[in-house]
Amino acid sequence: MKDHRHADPRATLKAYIAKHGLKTSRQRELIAEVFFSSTGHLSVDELLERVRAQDARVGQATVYRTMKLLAEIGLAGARQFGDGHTRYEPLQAAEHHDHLICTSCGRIVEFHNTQIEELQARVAKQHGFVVTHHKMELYGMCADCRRK
Amino acid sequence: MKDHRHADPRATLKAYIAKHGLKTSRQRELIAEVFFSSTGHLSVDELLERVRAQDARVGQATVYRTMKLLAEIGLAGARQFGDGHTRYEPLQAAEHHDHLICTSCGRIVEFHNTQIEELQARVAKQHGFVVTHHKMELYGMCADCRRK
DNA sequence: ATTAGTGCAAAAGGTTTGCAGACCA
DNA sequence: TGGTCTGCAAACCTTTTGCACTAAT
Repeated sequence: MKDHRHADPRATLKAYIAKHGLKTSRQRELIAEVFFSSTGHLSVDELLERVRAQDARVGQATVYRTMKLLAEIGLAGARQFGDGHTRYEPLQAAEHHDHLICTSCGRIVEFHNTQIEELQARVAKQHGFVVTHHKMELYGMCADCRRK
Repeated sequence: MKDHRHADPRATLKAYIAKHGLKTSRQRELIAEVFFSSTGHLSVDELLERVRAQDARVGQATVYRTMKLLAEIGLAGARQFGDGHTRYEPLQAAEHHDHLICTSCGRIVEFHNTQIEELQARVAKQHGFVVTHHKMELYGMCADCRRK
């Protein structure tokens, strides 16, 4: 069963393309489809790999351009965890979440905490800010790595 | 009056250098001094500029190498706010803090909130993690920009 | 003396861009 | 048909690295 709390990003993309006089293309649709149906935090290379599994002729630049487009539209969020690769994750399709990152094995766990977000809004307000979005990353060691 | 809640990072650096058979150098001391006496979030180029104001012969690579060393020691923290430049900020000299970033004018405000950190630790524990450090950035609009 | 550090310039690695041709509306 | 999109390769930019030389211990 699909989650319909939010609009289908595919439809949002189509609407944006129509509204801005852009055009759809085989590659763009494939990249978007692979991206939207993925979980997690894909680098461009990882995404390209999955895309090429279905169509080997897709170029790297097209993936970069498509992800930039999706990020502009707000359908993809860029993240930099410090390994030198920009990673993208679907935004609209899922609840907002933050990240727990194991500095030993690199595992990434997502979480979401409403209390923290309330506090964030409060802190921001104290400084005169209205927050539109945030990024929070907790770095540490996961249970598995600690066991060793 | 100086703040002595934490050890002087200059002393920490000296100790590390001695312990690891490294050597001090005019450039390294200058870069560290400029960095430790700065506030905020300096890119390597900004740092280089300030360093060269005092000694024009310092090379860019030396700044990169020195900041990498300081980051290893734990005296500098790397931050990426998405403009393509890694920024460093002094760690030990100040209380830990997070960032409020105005997406309109780029202003960066620091803050610190103990309640949030307690919640972070709790959330991490639920996932089996022990947190060593974290990064939290709140993006939004500051009061000045909202007024316009 | 020995060994680490420096400056320069080249290399590396990720991302962007110019261009000619392909493709969608 | 006209304008957008694509793939390729070159260009770009930040950061890293090799090397010969300088300097600290």
